[in-house]
Order: sequence, then structure tokens, then C-alpha cells
Amino acid sequence: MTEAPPDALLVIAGPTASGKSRLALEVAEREGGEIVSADSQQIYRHFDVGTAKPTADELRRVPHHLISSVEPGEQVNAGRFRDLADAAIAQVRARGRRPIVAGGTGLYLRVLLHGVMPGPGASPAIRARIKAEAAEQGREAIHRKLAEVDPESAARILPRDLVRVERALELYELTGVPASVMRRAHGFQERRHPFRMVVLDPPREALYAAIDARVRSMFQELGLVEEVRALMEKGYRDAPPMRSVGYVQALAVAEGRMGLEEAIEDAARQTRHYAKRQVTWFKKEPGAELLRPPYAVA
RNA sequence: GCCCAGGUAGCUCAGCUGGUAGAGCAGGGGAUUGAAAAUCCCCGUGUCGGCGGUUCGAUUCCGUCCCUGGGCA
Repeated sequence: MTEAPPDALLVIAGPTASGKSRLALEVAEREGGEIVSADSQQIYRHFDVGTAKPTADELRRVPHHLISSVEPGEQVNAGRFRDLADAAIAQVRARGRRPIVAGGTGLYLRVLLHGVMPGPGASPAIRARIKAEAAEQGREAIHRKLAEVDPESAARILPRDLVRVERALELYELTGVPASVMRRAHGFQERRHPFRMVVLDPPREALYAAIDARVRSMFQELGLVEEVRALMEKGYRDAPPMRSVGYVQALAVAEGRMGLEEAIEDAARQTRHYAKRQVTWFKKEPGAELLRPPYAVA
């Protein structure tokens, strides 16, 4: 691994409940830093308990950026995150302080560090149309359409993966260029920030125990279901963050579709699966430095 | 003590009339370029409770013992 330059951006990544926030806080306090969150859910306002946001006290101790900064009705995406994060990093530096990026959203981190292929973002209209077509004609049919305009993408995306089929189709419709061509041309080759990325890598058993305890606490002590009821009253029942792990189950409880205990167990299980996906992602992330507990960053 | 129902993968359970077993969940692995806490893919050998017996061959039949539920005393 190459020696990171002194002004390298410190990035702390890792699966949920591994202790990223704690470590980031500790480093920030020690070095006069400010935290820039790379979390696709904590960025939404009002969704606090279920996203495991830092406590009010923690937020007071160190300035945090990109936490509670977007209304739940808006859709954040990788491109928007990159812009917001760039701005936050620049602000922190302008103040002569050290930005510390911490978060578990792998795609956002990658896009921040390595860029995203140029091109248009999501088009709600196109997606709604494709979704309707898929419901009517089936995913296979949509996949065949993709195969006609972009056989390379169709070959690597399975028909059932509607999210990706949709995006590839959307990209082609908007630009006339196959997504596969853009993907190949881009290849995450941008070097947007010199960085040093540490990935927290707790033993699986400990990670799962921490997840189980956290999820249970969200429901039984922190009032996740009550938070969801309040969010529903504010009109956020169908907001993007409501479909993330924990909120899905809490919503089901709030609407009487699921019992509390079942919801806790399901949310914990889904969170464990999610954590595993994060581990898979970060393990092969270029430049990642795996860290075993006890965590320490020099 | 007697009667009944069970003891099969970590868990819940399938397994016509004998040819050494399979699903869901859990768990494991992977993909991932503007929804990413989303979306999607792959992976199931385990003394079929123990010991005898019948049989070319027993998870499957017989005997016996152990264990777990339920019932009767």
C-alpha cells in the first residue's frame, strides 16, 4: 500500500453496529476534526431512532455533517451525496479543521472517492413507467427490452434484478448510450480525494450480538414504533427511508400487521444480512485497510 | 405404572406400500456505477435417538431400551 499523504482524507467504514461512530468521535475530538457522515439513511431528517443516529450529546461534542440534512420526501442518491460530501469536506477544511468521513454506505463512499460515471440521474417518470410495464408484462419482458439496446448489460444483470435493469434502461433512454459502455469508460478510475480508508472488521459473532442488542433496544427502549407513528402523522409513510431495515418492521407493527416480538426478530435478522453485505463490499474495496478490535487510528 | 403421539441438517418439519434423505428458516459465500439499510445470485452428508433382529439391502418392518410431549391411573 502506498503511503498516504499528510492531507489524506480519513475514511472510517464498516458494517452497521461495528462502532464507526464511536471511533470517528474519538478521532475527531483528539484531532480537532469534524465528522462527515456517509450514511444513506441518517442523512434524512426525522428518521432518528431506526437509523441509529448519534445522540444529541454526541452531536454537540463534535460537529457532524450530512446527518439530518435532507427532508424525507426527497430522494438522495449517490451523485447528490457526492456533491453534498464534497461541499462539507471543503467547508471543514476552510475552517482549518480535519474532515473525517464515517459511514457504512459502500456505494456512497466509492462514489465520493472514485467518482460515478457521467450521465443523468434518476428519472422518476421513466422509472414509474418501467415499473408499470414490469408489473404488467413481467420482469423477463423488461429484461428482453434491455437486451435489444444493451446486450452487454443484459448479460450481466439478471432479469429478476429489476432495480438494475430499470436503471440501465433508463440510462439508455436518456442518453442513447448503453450503460455498459459508460460503465466501462468510467471504471471508478477518478481519484477525487487522496484518502486513507480503515474498515472496522469485528468478529462475526460479536457483530451479530451487537446488532441484536441494538435492534431490540430500538424497539423496546428507544421507541422506534412511536417514532414511526409520528412520522406517519407527518406524512412520511411512503418516504424513501421508510423502506429501510427496521422501519419496514416498525411500520408493520404500527399498522397492526406484525407483532412486536416478531418485528424485533425480523429486523435483527435483516440487519445481520445487511451487515454481511457491507462486509462483502468493504472487503474488496480498493485501498481498504481492515481493522480488528480494539480499534485505534493513529 | 399403563395408553397414545413423536424423536430426521443449528431450528421447524417432509419423507407413497424397504433401495443409505429434502424443503423453509437460520447460517455461509458472492454481485453491486445516481433507490444501495435498496435490489439480486449461489451453497443442504446429516451415527435419519441407542442397541439388536428380519432382509441381498432399513430412516422406512419387528423387538427392546432411552428421551420429549399429551392422556389415563
